[in-house]
This record gives sequence, C-alpha cells and structure tokens, in this order.
Amino acid sequence: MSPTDQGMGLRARKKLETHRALAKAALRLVAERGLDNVTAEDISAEAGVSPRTFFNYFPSKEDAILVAYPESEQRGEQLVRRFLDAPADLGPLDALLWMMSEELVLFDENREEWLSRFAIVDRHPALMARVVSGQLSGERKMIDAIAERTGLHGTEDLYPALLFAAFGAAVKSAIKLWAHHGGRRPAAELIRAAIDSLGAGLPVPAHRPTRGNS
Amino acid sequence: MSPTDQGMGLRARKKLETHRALAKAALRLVAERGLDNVTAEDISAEAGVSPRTFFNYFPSKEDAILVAYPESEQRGEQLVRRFLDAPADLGPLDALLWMMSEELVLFDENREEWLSRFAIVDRHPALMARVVSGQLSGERKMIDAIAERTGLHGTEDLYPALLFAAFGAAVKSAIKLWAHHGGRRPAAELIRAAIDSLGAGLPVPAHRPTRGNS
DNA sequence: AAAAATCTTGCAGTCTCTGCACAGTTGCAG
DNA sequence: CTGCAACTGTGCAGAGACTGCAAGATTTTT
Repeated sequence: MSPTDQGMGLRARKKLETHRALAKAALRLVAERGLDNVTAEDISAEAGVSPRTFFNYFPSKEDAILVAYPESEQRGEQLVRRFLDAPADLGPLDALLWMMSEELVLFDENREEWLSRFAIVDRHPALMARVVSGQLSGERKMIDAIAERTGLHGTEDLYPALLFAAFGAAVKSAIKLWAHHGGRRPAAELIRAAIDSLGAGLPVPAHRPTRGNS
Repeated sequence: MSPTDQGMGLRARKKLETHRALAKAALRLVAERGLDNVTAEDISAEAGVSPRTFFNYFPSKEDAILVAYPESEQRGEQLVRRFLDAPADLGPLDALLWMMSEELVLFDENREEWLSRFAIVDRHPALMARVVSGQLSGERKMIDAIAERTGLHGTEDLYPALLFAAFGAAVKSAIKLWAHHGGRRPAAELIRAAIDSLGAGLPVPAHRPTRGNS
C-alpha cells in the first residue's frame, strides 16, 4: 500500500505501520464520534498500542489526524531545492506549482482518506489552524528561496512573503473546492486554475467559471 | 484609555477592565518568560482574579494573548455589511480594503502593544494557528458576501474563496512587514501596496521595491 | 551470543479546561 | 430603600492532554 515499504529493515517498517495505524484509527474514530468525544487513549486502544506510545508518535491528538505520513526532516529542504531547480523560464508562481506537482497526485490517489480528513477539518476549525502552522514550519526557508530566485530580500521586501502567502491561499481554496465536489476533478487542474487567476490579478470571472473546461 | 468606557454601567465597565487586565498581564508575562513558562494561574494572579475566573473570560491561555478586546457577536456581521456597502465602483479587493480601513488604524494607535504581541507570536508558531482560526470563524459569511457582490456562488465557484484567502494573505504579509520595521510605516500604506501587487497579478518587482514611494 | 541502539510501556506528575454549587454584587421595580 | 432577579467571582472535583523518567523488550550490530 505504501510506496516506501521496502528495503528499510524490520524496525523502520514497524514504525511506519504503527504511525499509519494510529493515523487511520484517529481518522476513523473522529469521523464517527467527533473530535471531542475521542481521547488519545481511545485512539491508542484502537491501534493496539499504549497511550504513552501514542505521544511518542504524535505531539498532539490533532497531529494524528493531520499528519498522514511521518514527515522527514529533509522534506522541507527537498521542496526548496525543487523550487530553485524549476525551469528558469517559469515565473515564481509557476515555479511553486512545479514544486508541488508531485505531491498533488497524492490527493487523487488516496481520495477517500483525504476527503474524510477534510470533512473532519471542516467540522473542527481548530484543526485548520494546525494545518496552517504546519506550513509555517518551513515558511522562512521558502520565503528566502523565493527571495533568492527573484533577487529580493526575504524580510525587508514585501514581495517574497506576499507571493508565498498568496500561493498558499490559492492551494487552500483550490483544495477546498476539490473536497467540495468529492474529488471529481483532479486537484492539479483546480490549482492550475487558481494560480492562473492569481497571475491575472484576480479578475472577476464571468458567470459559472468553474464549470467551463478551458 | 478605552474609547468605550462610558455609559455602560458599573457592571460592564468592571468586566471590560478585568478583560484588559488579564490580556495585559498575559502579554507582559509571556513576553518576559516565554509561553511555556507562564501558566493560567500566573496570569490570574498577576491580574488579581482567581484562576477559575480566567477561564470565564478566555477559553484558552492563547486567547488571552491574542484577543486584545472582547469581541462582540455582531462584529463579523458588521464587517460583512461594511463590505457590501462599499462604493459600487470599487473592485472586490478594494472593497475588502475599504472594509478594513477603520480597523487598520488600531495597529498604529496601539503600536507598542501590537508589536509586543507579534513578537510573541513570532516566537510561538502555535499562536499563529489561533490567529488563523479567529479569521476562520467568519470566513463562510465573508465568502458568501463576496459571492453576492460578484454574482457568483460561494461554494461552487472557486473565485470567492480564492479572493478572500488571497486578501488574507496580503494582510498577513503586510502586517508582518509592518512589525518587522517596528511600525515605522503606517500599516494602511503597506497593505495598500500588497493589495495593488495582488491586483496586478503579483509581478516580480524591480529591486528594492518597498523603499520606493509610489 | 553479547553489546549497543532503539522502542514500548507504566507511573507519577503538571497543566489546561469544564461543570457545578454557593456566595457576593449589581440592576431594577416597586 | 428594599427586596428580587440577573449576573459575576470563586472553590472544588475531575477529565483529559502531555512530559520526564526508568525499566523491560526488541532489533541491529559486532
């Protein structure tokens, strides 16, 4: 099921399994009973580990719902590199999209799981908060990378932070729409549309724009 | 000090005072010792009320830092109305800016307090999460209002959610920059610049753009 | 097979946050 | 100004999130 289940030793495999078991248990239980009626102990029991182990994997209950896979330390830097290595003829927005392109497939591949996750987040705004602060962790590095690519300064200039935040806004609203129609249209397509609208200065569209095909 | 200290009966006045006392105590203590080394009990003691009373005013420790003044229920709807009542010749982005114009003055008026708040938020990303969820509470209503003003649908169309999120991104990055120079330039000016950049499709600026005047 | 590294677990303890009941204040009508 | 109604402050008990510590189990390495 997981693409990285091979060649990693028994120990690492077990760890990944436990992580996934806890994440799925959290997702299922919270979907059924609501966030407040599920304790960390419930999730641990469902996954067959001790409550103490739960907190070895997730610093908080919320993380069990939001962090589908263990995040490697390098992932942030990997994204930054991917952004900087994007074709030179792409504008900053398109370079960001290029950077994300691989990740985007995951939404359509694990559609059910992600839809369930979004449904939960929708019912519990506190979770959306954590989502944002998750992006926040690598924010500075991404902003500096944007500054580097555009020849500006990461903290003195407005542009890099603005571009990054605006890009995040585009992704967020596109994914929201994706979840709204149950993933019937590929996520990449919706994000492409959002980025294009951003790049055009957010003109008010004619009526029924999201139904149109081109 | 507060503009609304008059004509509200002794009871309401005391309540406002307690709220402010707790908020200021939280701000001061956390600025000194850091978020983790300040308990709700500490803040209550500093403000001269019981720990139980603290939670009568704020649902969480974080809120004591972030919610400077008691939020009225109507404030959200007031903003929505202000947006819808904006001059008809303004585009959606400018209408949003118009809606915010009154609030923006508060940053420059209580500069020290806000700078202190941002410094704390900067050190504790978890707080940024709460900031977002605060905006989130009225999100749906604002998106619907944008849909109404542009003749689109709030949940079926991408545009309203995208515009709102992008606007939030502009405000966020402008305020961040404002805090970065210690509020030397008025917040309204920086946000104006961010909105203009958004409306122009986020073109990569020439060098040193934030120093330029026009 | 033994040693080293790592993982799981239980335990004790701190802190956040809530419901409840009671006491003290304030607002208001008569 | 008096008495009632509405509200506010506070203590208490308790659930639940989360952490440090140390002992035991498991995997990896030598």
